[in-house]
Amino acid sequence: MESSKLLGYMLGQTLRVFKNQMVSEFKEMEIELTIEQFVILSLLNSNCDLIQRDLASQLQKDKSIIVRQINCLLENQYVVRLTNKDDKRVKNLILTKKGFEKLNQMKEIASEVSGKLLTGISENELEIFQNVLLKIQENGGIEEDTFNCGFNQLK
Amino acid sequence: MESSKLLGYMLGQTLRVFKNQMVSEFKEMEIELTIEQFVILSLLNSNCDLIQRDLASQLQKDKSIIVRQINCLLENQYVVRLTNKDDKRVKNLILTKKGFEKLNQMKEIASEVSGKLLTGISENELEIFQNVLLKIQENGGIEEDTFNCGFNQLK
DNA sequence: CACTATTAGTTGATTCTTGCAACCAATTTA
DNA sequence: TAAATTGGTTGCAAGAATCAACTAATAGTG
Repeated sequence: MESSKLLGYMLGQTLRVFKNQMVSEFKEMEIELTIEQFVILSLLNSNCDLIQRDLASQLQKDKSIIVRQINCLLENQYVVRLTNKDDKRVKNLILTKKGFEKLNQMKEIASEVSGKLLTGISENELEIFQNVLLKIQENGGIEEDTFNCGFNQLK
Repeated sequence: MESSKLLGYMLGQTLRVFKNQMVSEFKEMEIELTIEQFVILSLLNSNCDLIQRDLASQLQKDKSIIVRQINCLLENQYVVRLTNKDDKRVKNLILTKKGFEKLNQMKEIASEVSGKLLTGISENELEIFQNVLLKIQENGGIEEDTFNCGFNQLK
């Protein structure tokens, strides 16, 4: 029970560790994308039906932020934005070859960092860890569907 | 193994859930402090020897950010900043009565939110979950001492 | 069909946060 | 005593986030 008071702090510290490692790896490999942009590319790659609205709701950010992030990815030719034929309001987002390659490079780094940070943790512990994270998100009211969507995409 | 790729994303999403809940609770209770400021007050309360340098290293932020956070807490009289007698470079940070009361109020909220988010998770699972978080931080190079310090303080 | 509401996306203004470098004053080290 | 280090502070610029207003397209309603 006492540990419950620490939840946010523990999560925050741990995420910070992960992010810091990723940022320094990105810097070393001269990758000029941010972690958030990496996440966006990951999501787009695993589900090309995702539109900006979906990204906003999954990442729980304002839609204007997503627009600007995509603009940035666009300028650097990692992604293409096309108006949907059936509904001219929506824009489809497609990774370019360059974007795909960069994504794979970043995934590689993420995998290494995760591997490093998870050394000494058993499969079983990892499984429980992951389930607790999922459970917290469920309890927090993130709809199963939306979340599982993101979850599967990143595998 | 496949799950390792998700680590950062999972942590990020989960932390977001927690933060959102806290922010909306804070808003509801008309608490005008941020989560970060709450954490700083917690740390200061449990170890009054902590100075700005320590806060910066524990929270892994630039010292300038800490100065400004403290300035803000100062303006609202949650904290007092005093020059240390033995070493005039050092500033000691002491919670005011107002700060202490506000801290308790926020701790109450944090406890409720954590409790809500952790429902349906067994003691055993929680223990493993916590250990994995600690392990990740260790693997990430956060020194045991520094970290345990923060950990214990928040109990 | 026409009117209204809703939706996806975009833009602008504004604020908040962050990171970096320069800097001061006090203290250590050599 | 001179040089280096340390804790703290400030200024500035870049990035991220918020909010409101707005367009264009579509959906819903009578």
